[in-house]
Amino acid sequence: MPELPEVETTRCGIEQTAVGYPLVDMPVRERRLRWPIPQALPDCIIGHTLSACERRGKYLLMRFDPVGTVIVHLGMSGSIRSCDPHTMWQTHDHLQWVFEGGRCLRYHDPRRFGAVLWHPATAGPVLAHPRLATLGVEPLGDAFTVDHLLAGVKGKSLSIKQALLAGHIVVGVGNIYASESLYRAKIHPELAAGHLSRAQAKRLVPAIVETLGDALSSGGSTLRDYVNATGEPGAYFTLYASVYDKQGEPCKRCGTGIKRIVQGQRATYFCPRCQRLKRTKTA
DNA sequence: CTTTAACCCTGGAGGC
DNA sequence: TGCCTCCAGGGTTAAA
Repeated sequence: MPELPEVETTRCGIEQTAVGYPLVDMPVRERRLRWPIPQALPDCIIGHTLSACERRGKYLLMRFDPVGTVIVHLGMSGSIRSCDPHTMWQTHDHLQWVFEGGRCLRYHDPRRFGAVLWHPATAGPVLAHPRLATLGVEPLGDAFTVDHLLAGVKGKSLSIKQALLAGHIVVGVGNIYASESLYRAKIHPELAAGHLSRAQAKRLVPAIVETLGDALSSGGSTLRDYVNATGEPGAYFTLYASVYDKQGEPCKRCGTGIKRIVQGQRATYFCPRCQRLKRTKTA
């Protein structure tokens, strides 16, 4: 399940592997992803140079100036790896981009929740694409402030955990990091988002920044060559998880058993003692 | 508008 | 060993 660190690491790998090289071929073996890969996509970009690879939330933006941008999402099981273009196709390898000089990126996605979309330059700025236009601010950017968070949750009755997960306020906080960030900020996941106090927001913003930043730096070292790696991606989150998937295990701070609940059909983990819904009198 | 729930798909885990 | 069921998960969309 690629979270922000894996997506960012993938972006770096694509940048190092293929930016500046013309695309010479793009075989597609399986078009049925989250949405079908457009039939015409290869013809739109073959012969053009990958000019940049950017990221917006968990979306990768492969710029083929001046014709347009390929929008890639890794879903929850997708990965992009560098390989020799003649390497045997493996199960769930769905397409590859072959660049001049034998450089090649292959898209692999067992569950096919990912997407490979095409946004022609004639359709306007890629950030105006329907998938991108409603995204919240970048968590590691200047726009993610306490005031922005408070404005985003104002009047909302859904839980703070679900508000974070929705991605309309801030992007990149997946199911794992939502639990981890709230634990770090000592906020109960079921708190109504609109009831978030300024004091809580002042803890939550840095908690999110630190949680993602830590994961990014550790992911950066663990997955430095993610795109070139041969091993399976993944397990490094759990290395650093304090509560996620830790039901029944003692809280690192107070020893209380970590609790698991379900919110919006998603698992949430928290410490029932450190993360109180209401302030209780301590005798 | 806001909120909820179903859905897409497969690998892995657990039961028998 | 193998078969069956169940579940997780991000993000979109339909429905309430």
